[in-house]
Amino acid sequence: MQQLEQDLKAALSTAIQQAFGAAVAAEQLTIQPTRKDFAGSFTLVTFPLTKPLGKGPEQIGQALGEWLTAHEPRVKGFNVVKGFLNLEIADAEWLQQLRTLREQDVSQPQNAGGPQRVVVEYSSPNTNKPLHLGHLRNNFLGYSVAEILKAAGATVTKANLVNDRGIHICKSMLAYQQYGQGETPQSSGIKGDHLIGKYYVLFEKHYREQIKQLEAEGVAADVAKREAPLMRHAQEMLQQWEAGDAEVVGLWRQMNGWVYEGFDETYRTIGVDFDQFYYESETYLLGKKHVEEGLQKGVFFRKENGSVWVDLKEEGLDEKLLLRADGTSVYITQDLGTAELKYEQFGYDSSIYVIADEQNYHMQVLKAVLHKLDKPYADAIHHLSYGMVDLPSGKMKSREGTVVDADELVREMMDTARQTTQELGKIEGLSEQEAEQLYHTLALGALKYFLLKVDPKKRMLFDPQESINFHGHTGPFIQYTHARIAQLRRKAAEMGIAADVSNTLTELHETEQELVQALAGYRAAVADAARAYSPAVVAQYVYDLAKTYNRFYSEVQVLAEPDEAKRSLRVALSAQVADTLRAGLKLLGIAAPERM
RNA sequence: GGUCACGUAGCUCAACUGGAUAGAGCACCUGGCUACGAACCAGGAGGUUUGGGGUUCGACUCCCUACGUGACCA
Repeated sequence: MQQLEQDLKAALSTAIQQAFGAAVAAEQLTIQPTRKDFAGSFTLVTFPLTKPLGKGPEQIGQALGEWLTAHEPRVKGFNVVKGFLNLEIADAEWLQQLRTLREQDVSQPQNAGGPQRVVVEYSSPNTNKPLHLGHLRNNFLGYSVAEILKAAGATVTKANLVNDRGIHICKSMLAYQQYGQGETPQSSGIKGDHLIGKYYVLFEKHYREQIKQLEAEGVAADVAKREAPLMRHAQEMLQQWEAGDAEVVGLWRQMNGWVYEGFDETYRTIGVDFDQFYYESETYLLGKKHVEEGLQKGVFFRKENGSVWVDLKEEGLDEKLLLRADGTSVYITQDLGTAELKYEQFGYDSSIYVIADEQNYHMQVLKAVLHKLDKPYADAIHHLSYGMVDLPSGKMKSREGTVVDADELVREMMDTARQTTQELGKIEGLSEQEAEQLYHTLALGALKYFLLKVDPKKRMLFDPQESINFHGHTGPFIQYTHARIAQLRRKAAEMGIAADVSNTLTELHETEQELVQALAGYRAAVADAARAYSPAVVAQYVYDLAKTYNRFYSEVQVLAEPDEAKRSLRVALSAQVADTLRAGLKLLGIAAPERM
């Protein structure tokens, strides 16, 4: 269809030349899909032409419409409403479009002209607690964006930078030492990441008690926070870890190992994967050489106490600390290091960081510093910033226990899927295992769609009530449409009806024409989504396609259509829709069931 | 205090990057299964796009300003 649009623009450009003797390049023209309430498929906006042509918008539309219908056989008619020229496309052209679509494989990547080598870093969890709802948005976004970029022709590496070191791990470790009594995931039956999370919570609990007590003794709040015995122990432990203390490192290995087992299970369940893992324990010392480099180049400076800073006031930012007075690095230091490490490994022309919007400033600084250092990959850095997920009760607060656990949420969604499916009773013949697989497919379809349909950069609300709804603008609605067509295809095969777009066909039903146009828009939707790094674009597309199909389905008969050519056309259309839905859903990480 | 986002139907979200009468879903009301899957379809009601200015033939979109929400920087 992109071709058709191109051709129309070119034809319009010629028409302008012939009818008005003026030169307007095809790229200058604004062409858009026609709104539903008007006849036609494409619309040229003629307002911008009034100045160069010196004529009124209607007059221009009329003249161009007449020229096109006379000279361009694919345009069968037109109408002019104010400054809009609506073009009606001949059914023969739509049929041809459908034939072309059927020759291609929708699941194959296209070349959308975007970045070629991409690293998408996402998930990047802390190893002190299990994943929650906020992480799910991150994981689904990262996975989906990576898949979308692949479909747009890029070679993509999915990376996960695990935050496995630091004070937060030490907190869990310390609490485990003190209260754990040698408990393990095996002995307790608790999933590894949840077990560690339990001790993190335990630490926080006792830590708060100590603060309270100190404050009661008249110690100032900030001092109490710093001087509470548990906190001091945790700090000590961190130093021991950095010094390579065998016992501390041993415990750290053991506990992180448990967490990874837990994470692996969750990743498997939610269907995300990674090509490359980085561990902060291995990268946290990287980046110091960049500090040296910056000092030499004179873009960084040293303060009296020996700390190193960069001045970003010209960039509209502030001064930023890069290396502490004692020579230890801060977050940004290691980020400089990992950016380079990734570049050396993958030579990316785009490096995407899926990180919540609370780090907007940090990412701006990172990019600015890389610019200061004149790094060739500075412009390739892209922060895919996404908004927080709120609950009806407000923000998720671990302290208030309102955090929605990822594993638990998936279980609840599966229960809902099971119940809904059983009530409808349409899956007789499936084995128990197949049925469970289906519930999983539906549960994740609902969850992923719910989180991905919203523009990433916007803060969003997760309403549990709404998320378990399988009607309307939801994942299961789209999955249902696919399953419905799958059933239709099975029956068509049984009845010996082939999918075919016969040469004898000349006319299309209105809903058939709309469907072809919708189908033809798939590649453009993927390209748009890739450009905007937004799965929401694909989510909207598959929804619209499913909706258009369901309208078609209720308006015309497929298998019961008496005319053989039409029957085969409708089977072909249906098959094309199913394949396109499947391909689109796949980009969202959602599976398309054969029945449900 | 400074910087940056966001504000669209009762609620949750769209709006092709400046184009037509701002669209969907949920909830509410009405109609459609002896038609291939009703997890569906059709229709109704619901809007001063937070308020106020400006730019433009044209503004949800761009600029200014006020208010609200959120995040970050010390």
